[in-house]
Amino acid sequence: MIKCVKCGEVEGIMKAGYVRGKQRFLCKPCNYYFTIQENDVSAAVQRKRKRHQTTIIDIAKTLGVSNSTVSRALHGHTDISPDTRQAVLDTAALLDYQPNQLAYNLVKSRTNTIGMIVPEFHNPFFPNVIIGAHDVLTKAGYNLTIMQCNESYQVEISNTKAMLANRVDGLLISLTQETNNFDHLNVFEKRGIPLILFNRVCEQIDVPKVVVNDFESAFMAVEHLILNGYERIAHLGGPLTLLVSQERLRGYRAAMEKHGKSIENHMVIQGMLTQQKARIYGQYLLDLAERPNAIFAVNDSAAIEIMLIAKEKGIGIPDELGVVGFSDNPESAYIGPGLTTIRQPTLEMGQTTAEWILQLVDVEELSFSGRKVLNTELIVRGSSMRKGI
Amino acid sequence: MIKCVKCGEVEGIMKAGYVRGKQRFLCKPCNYYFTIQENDVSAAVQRKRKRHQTTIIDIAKTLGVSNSTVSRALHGHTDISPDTRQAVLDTAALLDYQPNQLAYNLVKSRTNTIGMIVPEFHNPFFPNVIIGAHDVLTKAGYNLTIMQCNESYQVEISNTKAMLANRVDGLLISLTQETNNFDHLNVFEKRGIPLILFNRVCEQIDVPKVVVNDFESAFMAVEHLILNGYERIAHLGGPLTLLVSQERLRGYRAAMEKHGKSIENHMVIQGMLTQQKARIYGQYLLDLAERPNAIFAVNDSAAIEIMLIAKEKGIGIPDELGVVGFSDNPESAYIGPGLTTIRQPTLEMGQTTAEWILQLVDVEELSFSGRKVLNTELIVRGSSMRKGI
DNA sequence: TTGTACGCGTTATCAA
DNA sequence: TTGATAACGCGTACAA
Repeated sequence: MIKCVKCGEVEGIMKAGYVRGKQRFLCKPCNYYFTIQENDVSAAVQRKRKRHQTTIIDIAKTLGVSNSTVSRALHGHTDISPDTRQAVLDTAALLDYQPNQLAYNLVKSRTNTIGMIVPEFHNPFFPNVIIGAHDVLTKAGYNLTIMQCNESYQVEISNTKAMLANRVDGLLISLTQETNNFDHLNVFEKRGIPLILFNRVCEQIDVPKVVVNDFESAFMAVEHLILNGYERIAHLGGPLTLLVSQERLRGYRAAMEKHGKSIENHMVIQGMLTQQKARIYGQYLLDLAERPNAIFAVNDSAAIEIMLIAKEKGIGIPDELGVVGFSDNPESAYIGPGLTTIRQPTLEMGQTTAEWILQLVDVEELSFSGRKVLNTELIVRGSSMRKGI
Repeated sequence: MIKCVKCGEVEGIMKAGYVRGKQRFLCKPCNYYFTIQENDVSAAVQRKRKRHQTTIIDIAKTLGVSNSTVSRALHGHTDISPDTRQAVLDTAALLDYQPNQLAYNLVKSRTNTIGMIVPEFHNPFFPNVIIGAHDVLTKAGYNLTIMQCNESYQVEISNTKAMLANRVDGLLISLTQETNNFDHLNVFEKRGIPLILFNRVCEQIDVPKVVVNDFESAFMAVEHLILNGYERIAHLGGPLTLLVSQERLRGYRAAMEKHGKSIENHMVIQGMLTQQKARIYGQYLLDLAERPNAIFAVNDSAAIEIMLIAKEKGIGIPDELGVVGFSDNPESAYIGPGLTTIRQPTLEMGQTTAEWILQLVDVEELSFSGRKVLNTELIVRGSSMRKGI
C-alpha cells in the first residue's frame, strides 16, 4: 500500500527510522529514502480500519465494575451476584460485544481448533473425509479448519507453517504426491502438537495413522479379475512416492503370483495420473501388440479414462477388456456397463481420525501411536463381469 | 476433565472461589462444593502441556539484546546492523523459533485470513469453488479457512460466530437451505468486516454477490427441451427459500410461457431434494395418469434419480422422457444416454469471489456492492435428444 | 542503531 | 463478591 515516490514500486518498501516525527521509508529496489506527504499519510491512516471493537473493558467502564468481574460474568462462573451478572450480560448485548477469540487463545495458548490438510480437492474422497471429521469435531465443541495443497509439497509446507503459527490444537494431514521429506511434520512432535496421518501416510514418522487396507483391497480386486477369467492383467498405478500406490502394487503382484499369472514389466505403469497421463498410459496399454485383457487402475478417474479409450477403439467391455478401479467415485456407478471398484469408508476415516485427535488433545496421551486399518468393499459392476464363464 | 467428587458429573462444573489457596469448584447438577485432592491436582497440572515455546524474548536474552531489536531483525526492517540481524536470524533458527501468529494478529488486529463458509460438501460444486478461491488467495499471501454447515442454519450461525471470533479479514459465504434470517450476517457490516455472498445469496442484505444467471440458464434448459419436441414439461425444483430455486423456477415458467405451453400445477414440485425426496417426487411424476414427457430438475442428483426411476419403469430416455439437470456433476457425462445439463463456472466463481474480497480487504472500499453474474453453458447430451425430429 | 515501555483483549491469581 | 495486576507474545512510537 506504500508506494515509492520515485519508482512507484510497492513491493520492497521498508520502514527506515523517523525524520521530524514522520515515518521514513526505504525503497529497496531503487534504494531511495523518502517520507510520505501529508495527503498520502492521511489516506494511509484512514485505510487503517480503526473501528473500535467493544471489549470487556468497555462493558466494565459503562457499568463501573472491573474487567475481571465482567470476564467472570461472561463465563458463567459462580461467585458473582446475579444482579451484576445480569447487568453485564445486558450491557454486553447492548454494546454488541463479541469476544475476541484471538486474545482468549493467546492467554490460554489453546485454540479449540483442529487443523486438517488435504492434498487435493478434485476427487470427492477428501471432501467426504472432511464431512466425517467435521461431524465428530463440532459435536465435541471443536472447530475444523481445512487447507488444501493442490498436490504441491511447497504449499504443504506453507500450510503446516500456517497451522503452526495459528496454534491449532491438533493436526490431521494427508500427504502430497510430492512429499518425501518430513521435517515439517517433525516440528509438531517437538512442539507437542498432536498429529495424525490419514490415507496418504508415510512410515518415516511415528504418529497415529488411519488408512485403508490397500494391499488387501488391491489383492481382492485383481483376484476378482482372475476369477472372472482374465489372464493378462495390467496395472495402472499411482506414483510410488505414495505408500498407497506401493501397497496397491504389492496387492496386484501378490494376487497375480498366487494364481500363477506372469507379470510383464511393460504392463505395470506407475505415475502421477492426471487425466492426460491416464490417457497416454491407457492408450499405450491398449495399443500393445499383445494387449492386456484386463486393467486394474489405482483410481476410478484413471479406470474411467481407460473405459473411454476402449470405447473409442471399439474394444468391448467387459468381454474384451476387464476394468477395475479404486474409490467408487459417483460416476463409476453410471459409466458404461458400470465400473467395478473398491469402495473406501471415507466418512469412517474422517470420524476415527477426528476421534483419535480428540483423545490426543484431551488426554495428553502422546505416547499412543496406533494404526487403524479400515476395510474396503469390492463393488462389482459390469466392467469386470465377462459373459459366458 | 474436572469431575464432581460426589456425582461424578463432568459437565456442569464451575469454578467457585478459592479455599486455602486451592481452587474450589461447584458441581451445578448436584449443587455440591468441593476442592480437588492433591493427586488430582498434580494430574490436572500435568495435563497442562506446559511446553515452553521459544519467543522473541528468548532470542533477545540469549543474544543480550532487546526484544524490539529481535522483532526488527525478524521483519527485515532496515535500521539494524547486518551483524546483529544475522545473529538474531541464526539464534532464531537455533532455538527453532516459530512466530506466534496469535500474538501477531492480536497486536495487528488483522489475521491475513479469509474465511469461507459453504452449506454442504456432498456435491462437487463447492469444493471446486474452493479450489478457485484458494488459488487466488494464496497467490495474494492470504490463508483460506473453510467451514461447512451441513445445510444447517444453526451450524451456519455458529460458524459465522467462529469466523468473527477468529477475526478473519473477510468472509465469503454461501447460504444454507434453511437460512431465512440474516442477523448473523449484518454483524459483519457493523464490524467493518468485508462480506461477499456467492451462489446461494439473498437480497435482504446489501453486499457484493457473485452468482450465475440462474434465470437464463433455466430458460435455456427448458427452451432446449421444447425445441426438441417435448410438450408436457415438469419441473422438479429446490426449496423456494433459496434464490437459485426461485430463479430457476422463473426461468422454467418464462420458457414455457414464451412457447405457449401450459403449466400444470401438479407438475411443478419444489422442495429440499435429498435423494429420498427426489425419488418420491420423481415416482409421483412418472406415475401420473398423464405423465410429463420431460422433466427439468434443479440439480443433477435429482435428474439422475429420475433417470434411474425411468429405467426401472421401462420408460425410454430420451424418446418417452426428456431430462435436463443442473450443474454438470461428473457422473452426468456417463449415466444412461448422458444427462443434458447446465455447466456452472465453479472455478471462475471462486476466483472472482476471492478477487473481490481482496479488493475490499485491501482497498477499504466498503461502499462497493456490485453483483457479478457468471454465465453458464448448456451441455447437450443424450437425455434430451429425442430421435426422429 | 538500539532499548524502554506501552498496547492489543483476555484470563487467572491473589488480596481485599 | 469484587478489584488490581500480572501474564500471554508481539509490534512499535519514542527516547537514548
